Amino acid sequence: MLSTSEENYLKALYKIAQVKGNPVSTNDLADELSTSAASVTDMIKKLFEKKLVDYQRYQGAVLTSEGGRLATELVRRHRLWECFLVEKLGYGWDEVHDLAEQLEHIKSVDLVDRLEEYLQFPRFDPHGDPIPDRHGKFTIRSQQLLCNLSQGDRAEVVGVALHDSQFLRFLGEMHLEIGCVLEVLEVFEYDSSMRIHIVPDTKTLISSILSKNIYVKKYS
Amino acid sequence: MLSTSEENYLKALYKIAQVKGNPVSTNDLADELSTSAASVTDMIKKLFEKKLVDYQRYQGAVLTSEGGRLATELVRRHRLWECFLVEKLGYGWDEVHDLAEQLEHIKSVDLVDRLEEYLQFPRFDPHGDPIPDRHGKFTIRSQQLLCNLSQGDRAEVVGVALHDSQFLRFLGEMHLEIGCVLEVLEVFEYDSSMRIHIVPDTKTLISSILSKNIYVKKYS
DNA sequence: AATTATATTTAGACTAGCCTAAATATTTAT
DNA sequence: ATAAATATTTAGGCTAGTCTAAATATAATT
Ligand SMILES: [Mn+2]
Ligand SMILES: [Mn+2]
Ligand SMILES: [Mn+2]
Ligand SMILES: [Mn+2]
Repeated sequence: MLSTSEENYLKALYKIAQVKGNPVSTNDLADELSTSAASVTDMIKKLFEKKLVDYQRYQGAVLTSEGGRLATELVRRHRLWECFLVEKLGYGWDEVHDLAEQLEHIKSVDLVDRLEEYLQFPRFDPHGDPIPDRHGKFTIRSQQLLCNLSQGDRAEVVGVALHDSQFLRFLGEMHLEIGCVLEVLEVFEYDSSMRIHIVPDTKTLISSILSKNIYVKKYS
Repeated sequence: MLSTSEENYLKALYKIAQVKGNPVSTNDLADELSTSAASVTDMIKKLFEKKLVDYQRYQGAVLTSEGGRLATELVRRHRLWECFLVEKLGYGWDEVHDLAEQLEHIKSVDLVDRLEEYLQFPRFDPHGDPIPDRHGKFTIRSQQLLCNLSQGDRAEVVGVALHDSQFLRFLGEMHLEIGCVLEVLEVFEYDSSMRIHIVPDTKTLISSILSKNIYVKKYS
């Protein structure tokens, strides 16, 4: 049985590998987990003993297939709990991360499977991230960053690249939420800002900080 | 902020005090928490430092009013999570204790209040135990043990005195569940067993081990 | 009242998970 | 190729929570 701390390391390894590739460096892990590099080295050695990562001194760590399976299970739990908190308890999408961070560590063989059924097998969480199924498989969706659209393109908002609550709250204020349909009215090359039409009735200017962190699915 | 372990000690203190009264002895706590008396002494000293228990060497421990408030809050969380697991996720009443034992420690100012609202403010948990409200108040119900009824008495099952899963599963098999209406057909003085009629269509003999651990509300 | 039994506390040790500071390996720049 | 900068590991230490064994206090028995 894994401790909460071990589980958090697996999840961090998984997340960093997705963004920066393998092997994952000690310092990147220390940053992600807000801990010291020395602590990371200790824990990586422990995960190596348990055969959840491959590791050689000074060469970084890579999840083994068992480590990857466990990390995916954690992601599944995290995202299903987020769905529950938003769908059933009425939390905002900017409020659920820290709670899910705790709930994902509840030990049970079937709790999350029952939760998934109760939620009617959602495939994406409140931030538009895909939810792995019981076997670790998740739906892949064609998507691109809003900043890569051109004038005249129409698209639907399907996800976000940042998850901090300030960013999410700001998107909420702008009425930019998952499922929104929008059209690019104009792109200003100078600062990469965009004028967009959020269907049906909002027209607004958004900075590139926003457009670089919103995933959309372009209508063909 | 309290650790999971500190919270479990507060809950144990509360539970033992209800059954055996104050002060609560070191050994009773060690039994309840399946730990050593030495560990209990250490923790009691820590709770004393935090002003959550009154304590004098060799004289046992008593929850302070703040300690009692926190213990009641824990009981509230435990029972509301049990309701959720049974009502929403379809668990049996014999399966939810250990999960609630973990879920009760999730840290959040309003999670359990939202859960309570979502469950429509249940006043009793799946075992018939009362759920404290946000202010720590809970509904008191007139109840007595089934073994104290006499021939001809009619009553409704409202709770159980034991919570281990074997006992609960056995009650389930006997079709004795919260809300059942029953009538005492005959009492056998020799071994205190009873013949009862479980409305509408079951007539059965139950041992005193059962009748001593089932709470009923007698119809007047 | 003295003795014995039981309950409780203290002493000392262990693990997990974290830390800082120092040592060492690797990478980058000159 | 050497030196400087950066990354990583090691060494040693801290706290929370647990343990066993030994010491001490309280309660029960004779
Ligand atoms: Mn977590
Ligand atoms: Mn999410
Ligand atoms: Mn607990
Ligand atoms: Mn209960």
